[in-house]
Amino acid sequence: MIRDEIFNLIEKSIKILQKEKVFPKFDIPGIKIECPKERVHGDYSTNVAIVLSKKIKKDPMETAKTLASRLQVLGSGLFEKVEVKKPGFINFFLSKEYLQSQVKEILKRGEKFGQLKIGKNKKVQVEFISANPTGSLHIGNGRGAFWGDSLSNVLEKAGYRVTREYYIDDAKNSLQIRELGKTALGKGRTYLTKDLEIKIKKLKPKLKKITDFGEAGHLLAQEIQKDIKDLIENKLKIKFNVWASEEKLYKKKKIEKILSWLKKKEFVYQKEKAQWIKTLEFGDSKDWVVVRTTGEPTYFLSDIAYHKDKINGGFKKIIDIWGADHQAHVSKMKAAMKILGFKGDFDVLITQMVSLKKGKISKRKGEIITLESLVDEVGLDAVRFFYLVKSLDTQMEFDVELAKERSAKSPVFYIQYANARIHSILAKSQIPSTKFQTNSKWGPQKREGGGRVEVQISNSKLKLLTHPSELNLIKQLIRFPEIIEDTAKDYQVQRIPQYAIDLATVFHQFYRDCRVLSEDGPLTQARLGLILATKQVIKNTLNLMGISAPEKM
RNA sequence: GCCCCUGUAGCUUAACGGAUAGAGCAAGAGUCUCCUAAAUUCUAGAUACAGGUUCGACUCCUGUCAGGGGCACCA
Repeated sequence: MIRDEIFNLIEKSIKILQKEKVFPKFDIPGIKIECPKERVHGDYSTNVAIVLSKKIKKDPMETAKTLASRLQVLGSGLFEKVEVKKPGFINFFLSKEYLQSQVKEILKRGEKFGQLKIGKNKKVQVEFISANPTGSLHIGNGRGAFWGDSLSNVLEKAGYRVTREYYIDDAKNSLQIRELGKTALGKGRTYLTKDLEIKIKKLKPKLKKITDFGEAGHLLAQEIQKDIKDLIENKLKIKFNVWASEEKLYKKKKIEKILSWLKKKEFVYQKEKAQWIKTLEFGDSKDWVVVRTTGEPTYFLSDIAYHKDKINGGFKKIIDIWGADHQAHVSKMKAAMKILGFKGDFDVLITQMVSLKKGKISKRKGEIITLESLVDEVGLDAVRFFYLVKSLDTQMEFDVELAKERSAKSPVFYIQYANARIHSILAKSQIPSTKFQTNSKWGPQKREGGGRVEVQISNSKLKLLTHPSELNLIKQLIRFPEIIEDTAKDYQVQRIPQYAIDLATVFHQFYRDCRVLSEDGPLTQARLGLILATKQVIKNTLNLMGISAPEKM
């Protein structure tokens, strides 16, 4: 990554300047390197000089100039120029040579382009959706679903070992399952929908022999869960590694075990005939009941047992994605994780609510809108994109009409169209497209029979890529690994679709300005190399989001 | 009453404390003898309000106003 290279150069320069006693001794502060919004400010810029000048009590501009002249020398070949601007920014302009060489790098790495090692192969668990097995997934669940899936993809790309996990609240003695059981046995109407009525009818023979609400509810919940699993795997195309069950935690006595451990360590006490956990001492606003007066454990206790299981799984990072209605649960669980002595990262992401902007999607009045009907209506690619493009922290209004649009109006098609254009050029170039897809090796390739033209991209040909639109495209391509790094660190997945749009934009501009197939043989080859690299990065980006890259549109 | 999230252009929204707040839709004006015009170029338009911290604030802090969610021996 160029950003890392610049970082190293800055560090090196500072050390040299300290040795020469131009700078006094100090620890190098956190350096920030970013892509400026304004192109006139360079391809990358840093504020080190401003930060440094405080430490060494010098004019930031002067510090910047001293540093910049050193960087210019050290980074020769990498930069076309290094500039100092106003308050003390140092701006870097990448050299053509460096950019041209990156096309080769991207093609070399192929699908692996963007694969980082910052995760150091550490185990991460991402738990998401975990909807109650009492009905279908609704549009709110979609947020956690696609966000969790894409975040997992990003973390994998960053070099973590990711486990995707779904937790099923199917415990027989939980109140919701008993409520469901009442409904199953015709003694209540909670959760009742037309869909559920059909399921209950199907289960009639089995239900006849059951009198216990918990048993009946569990049976029905299993049926519901089958549908949910089918939907997730086949329609939403999300593959979970683990489907955890609350009921199993009870069966394996894990709830009992954790309770006795908590008691032994005196984290649990008796008050008003119930048992409370001392979450107040660990950062929450109050203590909570873990065993009711009736002697039954609460959901919180089983959740603690569940998280104990996660810790035992050896995860260094545990991420839970919950809906807005679980917001109060965050501080409870964080306190519980401290009680359990978890030393890794525990992050809880809360998804704000989802509503529909407009559209005729609700076919039956009064029923909640299911995620399935939304996918049917809009298509998976568009659904995934629209869920991902918004920050989790804001409430989301799903624009059904825009998402359904198969035209320039929809950003999804805008991105896919860029890919289709590339394929169209490749098709016209008479080179079999499969060759480009499978062959990621660098260098002149053997000629196939039939006298077909082949791409033989060499450094000398890449030097022909000098048009501003070409260089601009390359600059955008090489940002991909940075996007992965940033997103793996701050979980702001909306950066990915945003990047995809930017990438498509610069490609469309390139397409306008530079004709790929021309009489100029070497230039044609160089540009074919560039669009191959672009195709690869678009593909890699879409893969992160789980969106397809059709060849024709 | 307390806690969490959010107030950015007519609409949907973006912006690790950075430079002239970036897109898309909608509105107006251009661009196809040329690899898909499903594209592209230009025009107009925004940080709820009041303070504070900082060389520098949409971003951090305080207060006000507005919207959503949560404050169970439900999950």
